[in-house]
Amino acid sequence: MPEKPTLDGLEDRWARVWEDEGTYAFDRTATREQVYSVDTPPPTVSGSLHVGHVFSYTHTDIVARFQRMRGKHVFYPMGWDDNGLPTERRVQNFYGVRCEPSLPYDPDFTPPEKPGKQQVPISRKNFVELCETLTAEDEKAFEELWRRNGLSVDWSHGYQTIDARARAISQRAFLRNVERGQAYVSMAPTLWDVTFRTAVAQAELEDREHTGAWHRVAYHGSDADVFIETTRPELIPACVALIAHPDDERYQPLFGTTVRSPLFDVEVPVLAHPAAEMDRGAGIAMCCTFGDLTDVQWWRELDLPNRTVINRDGRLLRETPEWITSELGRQRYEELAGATVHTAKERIVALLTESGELVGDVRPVTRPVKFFEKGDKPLEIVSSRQWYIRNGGRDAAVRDEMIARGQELQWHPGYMRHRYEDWVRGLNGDWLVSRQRFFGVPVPVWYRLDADGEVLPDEVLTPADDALPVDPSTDVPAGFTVEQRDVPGGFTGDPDILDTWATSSLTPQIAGLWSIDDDLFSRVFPMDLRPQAHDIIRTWLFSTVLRSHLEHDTLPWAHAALSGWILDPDRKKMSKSKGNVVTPMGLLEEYGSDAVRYWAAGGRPGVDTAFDRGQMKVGRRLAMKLLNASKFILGVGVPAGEPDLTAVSMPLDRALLARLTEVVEKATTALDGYDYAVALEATEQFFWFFCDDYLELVKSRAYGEFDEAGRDSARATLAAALRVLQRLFAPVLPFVAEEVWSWWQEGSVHRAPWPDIHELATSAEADPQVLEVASDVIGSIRRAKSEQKLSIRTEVESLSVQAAPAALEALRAALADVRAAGRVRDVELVVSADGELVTTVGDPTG
RNA sequence: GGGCGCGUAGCUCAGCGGAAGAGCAACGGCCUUACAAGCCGUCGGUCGCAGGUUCGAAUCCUGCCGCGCCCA
Repeated sequence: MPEKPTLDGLEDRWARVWEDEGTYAFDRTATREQVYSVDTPPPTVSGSLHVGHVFSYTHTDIVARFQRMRGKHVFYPMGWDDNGLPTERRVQNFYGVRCEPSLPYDPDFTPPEKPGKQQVPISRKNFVELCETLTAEDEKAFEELWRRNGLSVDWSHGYQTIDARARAISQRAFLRNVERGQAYVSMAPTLWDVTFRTAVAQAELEDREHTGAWHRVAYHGSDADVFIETTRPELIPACVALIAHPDDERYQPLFGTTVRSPLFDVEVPVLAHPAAEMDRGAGIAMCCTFGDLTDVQWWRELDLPNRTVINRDGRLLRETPEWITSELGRQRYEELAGATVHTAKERIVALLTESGELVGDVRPVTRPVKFFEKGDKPLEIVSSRQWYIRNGGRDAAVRDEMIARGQELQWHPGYMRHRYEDWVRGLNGDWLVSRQRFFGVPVPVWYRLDADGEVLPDEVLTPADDALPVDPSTDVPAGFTVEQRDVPGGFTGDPDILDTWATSSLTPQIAGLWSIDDDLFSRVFPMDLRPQAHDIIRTWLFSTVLRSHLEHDTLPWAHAALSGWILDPDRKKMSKSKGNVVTPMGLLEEYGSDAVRYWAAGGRPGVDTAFDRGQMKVGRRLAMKLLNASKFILGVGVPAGEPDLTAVSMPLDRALLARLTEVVEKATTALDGYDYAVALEATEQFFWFFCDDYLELVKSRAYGEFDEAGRDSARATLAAALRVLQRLFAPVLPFVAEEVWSWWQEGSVHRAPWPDIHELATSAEADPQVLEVASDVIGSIRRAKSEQKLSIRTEVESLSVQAAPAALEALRAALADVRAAGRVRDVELVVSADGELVTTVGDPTG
């Protein structure tokens, strides 16, 4: 035990010991019943860790440490999410390269020293290698931070969402979905981001207010003009029908007739459909392929032709469409060909004005428009071939199964289930899993080519299971040769990759090495806990439940613990752009890891929490107090080994242990229910009381100033209480708890058994009142001294206590301790009629 | 527009049917043989507003107001 205990350096010292001794190593011989397994969220490595990460990962670690102390074999791996757009963009900028999947792999490629102005095109395999190089460096820094933060992770069970095993598992699960008909390929209108040039899934959408303008435009009927209002006049060449509500009397006479479009003079039908809103615009809408999702619905349900004019690059088709037949119409289209949506709109408005078919003023309007969450241009809808996984969006039976899974799952806090159910109920299509990007897990299929070299989308070639992972852009399907790639009669690789969530949704399988090490998998799956943030319930949580449901017909885990966010002092979600970035490492260094963990532990499950340095200071104080209190108690001289509770003979000591037993019970129940905050609060509150009142009361007796029995009773109580307290604090304050435990106990506190409510049982029944009254009276004495501005050491001439007989009886049992602690000479105990405890302190100076 | 959560002391938050709580801050003290990075004490609240249920409401119900998140 050091002379002057300090918190400095504890992190490095103990992190090293834990690593050397394998304190958190998972015992893979343990059976599933003995295991507690955690589906750790793999942090995205292409950024930097944020205070919010420290916050939520600490919550998980507290639970993991608690379960370990309860005797579970904790499977607590760490993964890295290095698969997806953020990494791709970072690599492009960092090395000045871009992925060109048609290029062959160059094994000798080295990236330019400095990124040049022109990005160097490289093969997908080379690109992926660069991603791996760059993310490996980030991962090292992340691991160092997590170790310093005290996460009790078994680092030998790490994974990357882009590593070969993860790719194999992701492709295998996908191919098995394909085999069972749970995944399918389909040519369909797809939400498309023109900036990223990729399809976007429902889960990646967000509505944003977007400014547009109503344009009143004339279509020409046989008798009269029909006026529609549109915010997207540039889609007039893509118009396939005008549509009004069946009950709309204004348009009923027109149903079944045709009109001719302005500028292009294309004939389109006027149709009825209930999705048309009578009170919106003119009440009659033009249906284009495709302006929005309602257009898609009309196109499907009314069996309309596809006249798409917008390309995947967000520009209008360069060739004039065949359905525009009039000479003037074709001339006008040529003025728009190849223009961006924005430019096309300007030109078409000019043309409409010129032709007189634009009526009245253009009226500005702000309305919600769909965006890719990472994009900054409104999404277009294009037709393309994509892969989907059935998720209940088009199948009521699957949807009901998914809702049932949500009800089976135990949510912490419980109300988070609503988010899940809302999402499942609101699904309106299957899960689009193919993405037109480069860095990710390739869609593991090829297609046959016909004699003209056209893709035969129904002739899907899949790899053998033992060939996984594959990259169809470089690997060749069985029965074909390299020379047959992209030639008529040969094959072509699917150029796409899988949605990042299609891999992340398999983290339990990846961490547990499903299909690679099935022995391990059977010991950890289904897992116990998925900890995660509440904003990705619709993506990560839902998709993981879905994949597990489809592959294993089970929930992936029994519990989901949702953590809140960290808010800055303005009650806004903390973000880098706000200029209040705090680096986690800086915090850990400034306050100490235990102190930061203490702050994190104060954030209730699911509750957004303010970033609060004050709480970190309090945490540091608590850690310091634990050092000092431990040093003091051990310095007084406590018996070695297991505390001998038969020596606990004094009523005050028994009452103390009884109260601590209640704390153990409360903390245990709370942690069993994932409420680390309540557990910490109960422990902490007791601990301060223990230090400030109990320690002060028994100090003299423990020193041996009275008799031997009293001394031994105090020492045994102190030892027993300290041993319990150090363990109660261990999950939240792992470093300081390990330090003080090491002063007098064998082994790691983190491998010690969690305190049991029976271990503090004494031979005789405890009277809690003894502790309460003694504490009250010593408080009164201190108050009297403080009010008279006297030293706490000042002797008190006389003390008079009025109370009910039972309270006086209780006080009598601890009177020697009270007198010693308060330095009281004479005491008078008076039975009071009303039972109220009144303490009168005689003039201490007298 | 729908769903969920939250409005309690200057601040951060507990409490969720039986006398309004903690920590921080503020203020006043105390060198006390573990800790002055400590300790003791004091001050501080119409529990968002309005109704209702109840012997009793911060707590349950209804309606408003405000904030946040999720989804349209």
